Amino acid sequence: LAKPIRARHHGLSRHEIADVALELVDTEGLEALSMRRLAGRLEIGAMTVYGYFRDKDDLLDAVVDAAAAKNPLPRLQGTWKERLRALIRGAKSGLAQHPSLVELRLRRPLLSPGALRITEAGVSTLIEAGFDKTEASRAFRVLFLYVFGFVGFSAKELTDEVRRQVMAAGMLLSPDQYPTLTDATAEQAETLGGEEQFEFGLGVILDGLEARLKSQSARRHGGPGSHGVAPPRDTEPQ
Amino acid sequence: LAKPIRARHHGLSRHEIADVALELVDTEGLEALSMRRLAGRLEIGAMTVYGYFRDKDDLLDAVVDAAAAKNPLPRLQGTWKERLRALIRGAKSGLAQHPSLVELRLRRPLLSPGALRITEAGVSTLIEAGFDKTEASRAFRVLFLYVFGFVGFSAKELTDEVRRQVMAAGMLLSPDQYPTLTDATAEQAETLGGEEQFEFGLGVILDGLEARLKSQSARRHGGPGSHGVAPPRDTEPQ
DNA sequence: ACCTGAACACCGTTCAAGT
DNA sequence: ACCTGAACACCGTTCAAGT
Repeated sequence: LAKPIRARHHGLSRHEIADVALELVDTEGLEALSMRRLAGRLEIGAMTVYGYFRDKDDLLDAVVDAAAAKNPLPRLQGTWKERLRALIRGAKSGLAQHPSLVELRLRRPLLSPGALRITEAGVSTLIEAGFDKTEASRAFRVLFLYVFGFVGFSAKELTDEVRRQVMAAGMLLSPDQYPTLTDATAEQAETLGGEEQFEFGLGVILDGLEARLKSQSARRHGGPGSHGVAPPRDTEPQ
Repeated sequence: LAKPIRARHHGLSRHEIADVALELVDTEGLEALSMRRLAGRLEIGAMTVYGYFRDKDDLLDAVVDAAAAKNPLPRLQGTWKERLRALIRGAKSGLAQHPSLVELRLRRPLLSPGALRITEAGVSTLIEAGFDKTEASRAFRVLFLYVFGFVGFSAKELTDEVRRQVMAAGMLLSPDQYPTLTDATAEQAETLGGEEQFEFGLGVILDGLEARLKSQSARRHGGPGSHGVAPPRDTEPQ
């Protein structure tokens, strides 16, 4: 399937080129990554890159994989919720270092082995927690989408500039038509990014999964009648 | 702030131009929306568009707002969960009609009045449910990110082609390093899109919010001791 | 006042030619 | 066999000129 790749006069490899491309994206933004500029930075002719990559998409796939491979999995311990929390936090901080990559992956599944390490860890944790293969897969996907959505659609930082922008937009709303938002404009601004917002959403999803797990095992073990059998407490065992 | 807009010889308005641009995006994809092609379709000179829009970003903002304004809010009734479910489903199907718009909004907050109607409805529903302004805002944001993440990162349809692609990627994985994924490849494929996956995630988030609401009101009304006081049952009242 | 062609500084990629 | 300049068909936007 993969067209055979030649081109070794410069001693370059796909991997090295992808690394330089990632650096270019990180320092100058996604729109700065053109085949011509990349070649310029590598000090090779613009067309030489096509000896290593079929086209730009092929290059972009390699860039995403390079970034994924660079982000090590955190050590996982504790309850399934704690392990998933650590995994997802790690994915988020890794992705946040290369936020432009979110844009790159829109509408294309992320299927390279490097990127699937975290999926393997997440899905297996969910299966150990008691989900079946289907639910564990669906559940991990929800967490995965949350990370990508959060990094892609949030402000890098919750700066005063962001807050001011939201407040200005709030001023444009009529209190008649938007009674809630005109009253909660400041609170809206706080949702556009930041650690607290990320943790809120992660907690909500994990709580939702836990609820699903409980009602599922109740259904299996005791039927709907024995449902509220006093989960001992909400704090996690350590 | 807004540079005064002139240009009326053709009887065109910003709104009309944005509508044509949206149509262009829907029929030929986001990459087909260039200032030159848009002008061509409008049968005006390429530079004339700049009489209506400061630059391409200004145009893109108007396109997003045009799409948002076109999607009417569903009628909301029932419990807060039912109302939110209907609202989020509506947002998803509206956005799914213009999936390229997700790409357009990456890294820029969505603050036009047209796009905020759904936020107003969502946040007010959450406040009525019992959340305070901060939590209601955070919670709606999680749901909003889910819709954008799902539409942006999912396959339009779960075709056999998608499934085949995932199975092929699964074949590349070593069962030693990826024991779970090699065993659950088919289940992974099913998470890449489709109604069932969307509903699964929406249900999880709503369940998580409900759990939060219960533990919050328990904390307020009875302290941590009276925590597991038998929520009557899990089915929704009608 | 309103519109627009020419021009500038870019793209991705094909193709034919260089070594 | 490997590399690459020229060329093609595009971009967004500035600027000076048209009516």
